[in-house]
Amino acid sequence: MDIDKNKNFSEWFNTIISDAGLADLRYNVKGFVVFRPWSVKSMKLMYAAYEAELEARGHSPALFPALIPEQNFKIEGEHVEGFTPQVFWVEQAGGNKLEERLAMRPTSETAMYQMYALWIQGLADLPLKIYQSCQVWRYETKATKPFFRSREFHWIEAHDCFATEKEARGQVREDMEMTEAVVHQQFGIPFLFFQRPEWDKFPGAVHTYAADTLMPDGRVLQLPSTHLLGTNFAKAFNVYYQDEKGEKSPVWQTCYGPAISRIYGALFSVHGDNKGLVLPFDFAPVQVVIVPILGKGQDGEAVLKYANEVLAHLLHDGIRAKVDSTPSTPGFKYNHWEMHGVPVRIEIGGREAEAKQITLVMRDAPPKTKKTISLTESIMVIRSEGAALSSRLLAKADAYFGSHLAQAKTMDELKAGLEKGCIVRVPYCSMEKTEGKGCADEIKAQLVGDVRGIKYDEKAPAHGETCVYCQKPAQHFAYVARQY
RNA sequence: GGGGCUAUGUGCUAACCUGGUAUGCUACCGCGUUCGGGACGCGGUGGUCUGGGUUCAAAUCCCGGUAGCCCCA
Repeated sequence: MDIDKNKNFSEWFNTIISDAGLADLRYNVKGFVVFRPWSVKSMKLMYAAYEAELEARGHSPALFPALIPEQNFKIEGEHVEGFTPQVFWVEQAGGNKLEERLAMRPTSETAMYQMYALWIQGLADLPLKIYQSCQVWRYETKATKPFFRSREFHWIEAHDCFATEKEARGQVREDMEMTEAVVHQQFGIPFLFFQRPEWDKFPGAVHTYAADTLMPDGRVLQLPSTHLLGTNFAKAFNVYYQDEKGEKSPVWQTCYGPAISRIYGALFSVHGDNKGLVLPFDFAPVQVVIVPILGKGQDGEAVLKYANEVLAHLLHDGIRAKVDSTPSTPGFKYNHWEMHGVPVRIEIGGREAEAKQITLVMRDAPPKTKKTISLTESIMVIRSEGAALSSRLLAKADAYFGSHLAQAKTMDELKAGLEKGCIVRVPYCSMEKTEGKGCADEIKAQLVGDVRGIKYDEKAPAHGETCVYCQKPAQHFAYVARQY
């Protein structure tokens, strides 16, 4: 494809979606896209990784209905206010107009918590940690973009209940740890976790914490967020337990929402290069593609036979491999599979067949870096080279992310940082709506920058630091970036 | 939320201004030759987003709808 990702991200993004077969954007409903096999296979692997992490940390799967009666949806005041403008409604079934409208879930609090009220009676029922992998619908009014912001997206939502605030806060920390373990360590996507300002919380939450990553065009993209819901929903949905003293108490709740379809968009945007996708070894639909070299001077039959022998060897060890024996020329196949981000290519011609060897090329290797090894050592080498490729992707992504963090004390410095595509750390007056939102509005208006929040565990600025905008004493270091 | 641009076969595109048989590449199908970095020859299938209007005649001009892209807030 040969489009410079960092200079022309939008064009790169659209081209790779179509050329690598990730999605088809021609479905005729605005903001809805068709996810094609190549992206779905990776997303299923990502779902599996995330679900394994959730279950290892005590979550159990469930599946709740996609439709929510309007009366349930309206039970928690702030939540309704926040989400109502984004809801798709079902008003008719067959030829009958429904007596009560049904919301297509934009998120599932109001579907799940009425059931939680039935399930939770006492301490023995706590903690309750449930997740579901599903799709949700939001009538987005901002410009939609496939994977990043569509009106239907695929995610996991975990909804947890605890007896105490302390446990709930502990869950928020655990959600951040899971994000680090999966999104950063496994998917290789760097991010910073921010506590969102009071004016930018999840509707109905006490606190919202969200991971922001950085796209090649210098805009941040919100990845998983976790919310301390306090007892707001519990009181509204009547989710109470009987405590040690025999008294009824509302449960403390958290919810956590990694959007797999969006994280996948971040994954290929962060790791891709000018030749196409570059996928981490564990999340590639095909980890190894075997390209047989046939033709004159080659014993075609022997080459194909050997290629299939190698394939069987790899499959037997659980490596996702395939032989590309279509009639195209090898050069065409090299480009095709590079575009698709397959981590390892094996070339097999007459020479390899005869010597029982394989020639390996890694997706991220410089041109003409090939390595010929024996079949017997192939599994070991492929596994270690695959892991090394994933590590290189992580290191490269970290380096890029790290080099796009900046600091500023003045509006001019902030402007310069934003224009370089950085996430900029500034001293800031307040995260409270009444005191701090005015400055955020001005920064947005003047510099097209968004105050994303404060870093979860960062110390307050030293005495004497003043807000980048209003010059009042700074209570926090805030992070400002252009956003999707 | 505001503004701009666009829609022709799978994709890209010519014809649009100035209305009159829709061009080329790619992909796809068939046959043959090819194959260690995007092969080639010959033959073939397939198209003007949608609804209305103007006109003898609409891909082309006008109005609405739908969808996409870009810019600004």
